[in-house]
Amino acid sequence: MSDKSNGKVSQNDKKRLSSPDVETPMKRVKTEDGDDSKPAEYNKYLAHWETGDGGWDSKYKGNGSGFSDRLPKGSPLAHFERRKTTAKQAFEAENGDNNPFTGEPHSQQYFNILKSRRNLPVHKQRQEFLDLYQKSQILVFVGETGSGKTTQIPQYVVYDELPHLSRKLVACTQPRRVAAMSVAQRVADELDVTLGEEVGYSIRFEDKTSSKTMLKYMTDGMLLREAMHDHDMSRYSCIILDEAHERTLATDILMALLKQITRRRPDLKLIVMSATLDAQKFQRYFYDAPLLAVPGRTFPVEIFYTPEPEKDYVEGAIRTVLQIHAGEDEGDILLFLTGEEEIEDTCRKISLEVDELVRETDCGPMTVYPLYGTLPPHQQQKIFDLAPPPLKKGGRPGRKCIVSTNIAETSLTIDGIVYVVDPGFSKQKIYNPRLRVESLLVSPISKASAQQRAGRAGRTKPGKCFRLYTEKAFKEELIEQTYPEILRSNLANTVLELKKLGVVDLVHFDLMDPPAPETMMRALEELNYLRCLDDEGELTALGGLASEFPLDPSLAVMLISSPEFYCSNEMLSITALLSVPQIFVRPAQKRREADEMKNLFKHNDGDHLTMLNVYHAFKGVLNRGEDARTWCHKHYLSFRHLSSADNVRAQLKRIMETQGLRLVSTDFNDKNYYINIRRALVTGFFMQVAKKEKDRVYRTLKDNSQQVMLHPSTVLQTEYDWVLYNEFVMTSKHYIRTVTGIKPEWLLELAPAYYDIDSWDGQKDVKLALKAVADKMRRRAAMKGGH
DNA sequence: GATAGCGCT
Repeated sequence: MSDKSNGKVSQNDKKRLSSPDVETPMKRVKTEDGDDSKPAEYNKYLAHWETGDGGWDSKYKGNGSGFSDRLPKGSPLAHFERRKTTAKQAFEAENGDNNPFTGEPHSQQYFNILKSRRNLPVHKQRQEFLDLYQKSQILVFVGETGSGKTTQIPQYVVYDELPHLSRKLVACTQPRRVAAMSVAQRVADELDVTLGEEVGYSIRFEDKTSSKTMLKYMTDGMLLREAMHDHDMSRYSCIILDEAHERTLATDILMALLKQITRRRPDLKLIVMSATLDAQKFQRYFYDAPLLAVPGRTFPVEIFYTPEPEKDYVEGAIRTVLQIHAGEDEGDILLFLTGEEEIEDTCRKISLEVDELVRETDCGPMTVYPLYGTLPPHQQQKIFDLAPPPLKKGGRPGRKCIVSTNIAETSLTIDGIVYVVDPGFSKQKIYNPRLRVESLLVSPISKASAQQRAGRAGRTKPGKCFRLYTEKAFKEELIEQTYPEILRSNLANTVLELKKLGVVDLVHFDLMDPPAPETMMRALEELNYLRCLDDEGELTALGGLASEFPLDPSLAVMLISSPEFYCSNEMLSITALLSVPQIFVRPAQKRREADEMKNLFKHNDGDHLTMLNVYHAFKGVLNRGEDARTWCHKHYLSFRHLSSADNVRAQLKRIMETQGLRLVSTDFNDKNYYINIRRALVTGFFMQVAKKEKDRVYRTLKDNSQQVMLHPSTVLQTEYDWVLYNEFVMTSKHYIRTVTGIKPEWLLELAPAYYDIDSWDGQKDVKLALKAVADKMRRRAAMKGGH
């Protein structure tokens, strides 16, 4: 709020970054590159400034405000010139008996790993990398799978950035938490340091860094969060955006932000790492930055197309898997499908067919595993089990077949896959700004995606990929790249973030792929109704507060308003429950039992309150020290998702406290206990309201009013004329899911701007109904006033 | 009367 960006690192930041117990020379000196705006700590001639005090520690100590500027005695790095080092210097420093950063003797494991690191393709180009890195502020780096870029490049940077001199960190972003964690661990091992000390990671719910940390792996979303309070990213001397080709929302915003920041901060370096051949697009975007390409280490994959288009891709996929199993050499199979149900179904069918094949021919055995994101982790782990052995000695070898969603395209790597079956579809998010609805649609994949899938067959030896579409279709019908997420999303949250990031002119904010103006308009409009932006489009106090929460604006506004309704404790729980996957479990075979159990928690006013009942019961079980896992299982509830809601709730609660928002409840015996909660729901969801037309059929109000059905999962009976919903689901029909009954008076009272009757542009009968409600309210007020 | 791809704060 006060940290308006002025294009310079503030004096406060500099103080914070320098060591408090050492007087740092802050006088400005002319440096070689002619930039005289930097303090003396950048001057290479002062690099050894503190080496004469005789106070060397064998291990440098953190000082609580940025890592120490001290190097261990005899460290070869003492003679390095920042951003002027060579691969040879680094090579020799790495060969030393002692760790140049900690002074500790190197372990045997270190030297073993060092040997394998030097076999990575990227190692040969270390000097070439340094040459480009040193002469350019921005660098685009293309490395295919197996090049070692994610682990090696950040280390090369550290050896050249010399964080003890810059007193700034090197950051490397990842789209996924697991990647940030596992790569950080690997690199800590490679550098022979303890994870969380010199090398750390930072993800939601876990900050494993310390004052010693010089290299930090983090999720892209985490860096974006940090930037909200440090618009210049002044803690970092170099930022590496990894997996940029995935084009996540956060990466796209970070790219645009960093494109601006690098102009304000000439000392900040940026490396954009990508795996595709689409690198020219990144180069062009970043002012024709130099490009370095490193070959990967994969095996060739032979591609086969079907001669004719497939009528039914699932059936074609099953047939292909069986043909591979019957006729091809040893090696595991990976089949890409689109969703949980399709995958479970297909797994069953393949298993049955294989049983028959084994009975009738000399085929080996085959185990089939499903794989998708909502599968519990221990079941996901099963895909790494070895293929089954031959049925009898000397028989044909067994194999495993994994039937997976897109999760196996990027997030999970399975070694040993030799055959990939690619029907060419995946579920993709689509945003319809006219209806303000995000939905999932089975759509053809892109060429880049098809290549990525094929590549999964060549990780351990040459493989084969069977594409269930024609070569002509591949060439002429598939788009080059999947549309980036920013073009397929509701941008309300993104626009709020950008405002908080200090982006004033959204129209000219230089995104790599600017979204449709209509989508932008919708987001601004939504934020204005939520009072996060004022009529001039400026961030309001409420908007600033809302951006502090890792939530959609409607949920954040609801939570912030809840103390006024004396129910912030309850709204914390409801918000958390709405932020995690479905807590109700409904196995295909036991639907009736599951529904019966759900009824135990049923609240007549709707699903939000029913979920709250579940959460309270869950907490009761935890507090009594009972076995919550068993309790959940018995009640057809997801222990994992309820625990995760509990975790989210704790985080939201901390933010409430630091923002000075009161945590209050209405007395449970007060008749307003549930009314207060339902009224608080309206403050965030007044735009997601439907009015009853006939039994179980409702109609949404504004925004291309749609006829909708209550989702069959709702506990709500039909007594409510007005309902509020959390989600609009477009499948075979239009459904509203997670629904709670409300009173129309609350709409007029709590969202007067949106429910302004005179300017009403929605359904006429809704307008009349609202008018009648308004008249009734006026009469009531007049009567009250009359007494 | 039921159709949640993946991921992030």
